[in-house]
Amino acid sequence: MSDTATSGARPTLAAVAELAGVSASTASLAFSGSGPVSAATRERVLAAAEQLGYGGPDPRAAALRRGRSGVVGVVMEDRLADAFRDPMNVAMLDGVADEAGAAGASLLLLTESGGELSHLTSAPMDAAILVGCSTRIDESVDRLRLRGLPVVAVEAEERAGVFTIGLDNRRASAEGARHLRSLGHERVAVVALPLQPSSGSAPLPADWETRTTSHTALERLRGVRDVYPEFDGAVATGSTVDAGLEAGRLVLSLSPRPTAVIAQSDLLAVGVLRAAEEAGLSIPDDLSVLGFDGIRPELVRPWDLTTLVQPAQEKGRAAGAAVVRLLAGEEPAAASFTCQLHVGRTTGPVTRSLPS
Amino acid sequence: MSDTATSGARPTLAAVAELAGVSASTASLAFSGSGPVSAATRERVLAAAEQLGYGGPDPRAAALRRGRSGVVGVVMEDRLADAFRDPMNVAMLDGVADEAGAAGASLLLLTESGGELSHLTSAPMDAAILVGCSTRIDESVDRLRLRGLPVVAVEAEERAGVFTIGLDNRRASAEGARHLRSLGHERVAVVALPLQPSSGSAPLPADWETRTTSHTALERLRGVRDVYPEFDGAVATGSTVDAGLEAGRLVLSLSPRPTAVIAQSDLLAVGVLRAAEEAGLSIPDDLSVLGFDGIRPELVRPWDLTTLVQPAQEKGRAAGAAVVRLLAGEEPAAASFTCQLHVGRTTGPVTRSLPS
DNA sequence: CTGTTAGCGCGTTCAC
DNA sequence: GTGAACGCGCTAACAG
Repeated sequence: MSDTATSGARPTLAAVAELAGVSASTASLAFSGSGPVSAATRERVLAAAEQLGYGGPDPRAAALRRGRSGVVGVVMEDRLADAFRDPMNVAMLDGVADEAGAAGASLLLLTESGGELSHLTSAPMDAAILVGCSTRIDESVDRLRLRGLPVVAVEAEERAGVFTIGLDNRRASAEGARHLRSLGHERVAVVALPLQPSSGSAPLPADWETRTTSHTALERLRGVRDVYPEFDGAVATGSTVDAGLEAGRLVLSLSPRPTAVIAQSDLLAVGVLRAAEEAGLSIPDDLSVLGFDGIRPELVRPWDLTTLVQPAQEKGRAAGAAVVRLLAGEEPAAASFTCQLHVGRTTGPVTRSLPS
Repeated sequence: MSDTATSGARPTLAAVAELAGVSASTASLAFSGSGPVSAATRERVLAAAEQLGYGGPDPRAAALRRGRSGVVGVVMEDRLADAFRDPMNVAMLDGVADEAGAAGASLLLLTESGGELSHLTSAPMDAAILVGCSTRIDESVDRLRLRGLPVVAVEAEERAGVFTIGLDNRRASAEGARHLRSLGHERVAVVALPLQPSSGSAPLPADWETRTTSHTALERLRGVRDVYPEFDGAVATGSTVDAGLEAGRLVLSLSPRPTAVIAQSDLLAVGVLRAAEEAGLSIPDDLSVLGFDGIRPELVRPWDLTTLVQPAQEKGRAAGAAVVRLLAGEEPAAASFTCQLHVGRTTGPVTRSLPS
């Protein structure tokens, strides 16, 4: 089947132009439509192209010549499967695709898994968006900036040379924590997102602040600490229900058992709710559970999860728009988003009838 | 912040070579590592590069010269958000990324939404994978083939010039239908995936066979007809729980009410289960529900859905591997996958105690 | 409206 | 192990 594809000599613009009896530049204009070409000439060029089986200008050559490839790289830290499993990432990507797509760009999916930065250097793209950033993005950023590419980072520490899309992770987490405190909770535990690229399921280490490279996880932890100077917790292996279940078991086996669990994502929260169910705890009487993200309710059914709703798609749109602006040589407007506390039915006042 | 990125003249390989006191070709070899260069020379070149702030060879130029950009296009029909919402697509993409990524390729996300084929012609890529194909892919395929790009299609009709990854949709659907018939069901209704790119929620038209452009939907419908020559149904607006709920309400309001519903995806099946719940029906006594796909159980909780489990990730791997082979000029091994019936607890024998 | 003239930045022959 | 030359396929100026 690959005959046509493999067959050596594809026709070139020059060949088409010759057959049509026009110059190469005229033929080029006939295809790009970006210049004044008479209808008759265009016809002739197109006819010649069809006759020769010419499929239009080679994008690679056009990219070189124009200095633009129309491609925006989206760099994720995880494997793609992990990234896609989180509805937040998907919503964000969708926002990016919306904005960038409208501007005629396509998205190139890249991962920096395992320190493999080679793709960042060799992939043809005009700009890059870093998502799910760690605080150790410096190396990636350096590579990209060295190539002269505009870089947009979502939820990252402010950094020179990078346009950052912010989210008030710390403030929002603190707000959630205050909600729990106002309900009388004293012993809260956190189920955290991975602190580092590939950390295993484990109790939250005391020195989390210095050991966390995930900006998002770190800020959310700080937010909790702003309200509860002391808290226990566990670290999950990813933002999945299973990871939440595992970590949930961990925190529920602490003694004294916490009366509330702050999960750093809704997926994790669902896992915690499952763990609670396993342990025969009733929600919210025996245990309050707080999530983060605000994923679609159908996924957290049958619960009505108390959570911090973040505008994920808007974040993506902002990132996409920022890239478009940067590519146009303009300075994008600063963009920072805020989360909103949704009080559902998984948090309630602390009760006294606790078994040990 | 965009100073560095925007600042006009980026250093070129030639400049680096000059500073290092070597020829451009030597400098090129020093970077690509694909030729004999003495360690000392390489050092000098790298030092010069660092001094000049040179970020390595420009991928666009390299792509033109080599005739390869290292990019594989993944073409989806929907908006990205819709595509990502279905775990099957995600699993498949993951498989593709695995194989293609291992071969050093990155994935370029493309959509052919709204007949916008322009991206297919202008995106720099070495090959394309078509997923979620309609029977109307001919136009897209033609464009791609004209460019000389190898094309792999997942679950599409066999077509010259396209390497197809198959799935036994028809046989599997028939197997599921037979399962229902063996349980005594006579009146079954289908909740179908969209028959065409943007069809609304509606009763299944009698002439579905001629009006369906989605290859997958069509084959699955045929499989059902192989067992139940007559059946009713509804068409959903997408592969989502909400769409399933809506379509589910439709089929449950048919009279006489079907005793079993065959959903064309698990997400749709979950929607149908919700609709059944709404209607106060108990599963599987009042209604049997059959899904398709075999998404992770946690998503169909608390039910144990009877469904046809398909090897989505394997499909993706096969597609990725096929692309890699085609790019290497080899003929890929034919790849066709089969689904397996998982009998859960959402299907059961038909009972006589049916209210109208 | 159309043709001419130059490259875009690099990888690859070849010789030496 | 290294250098010289050439051209990948196209497009942006300008001139006519």
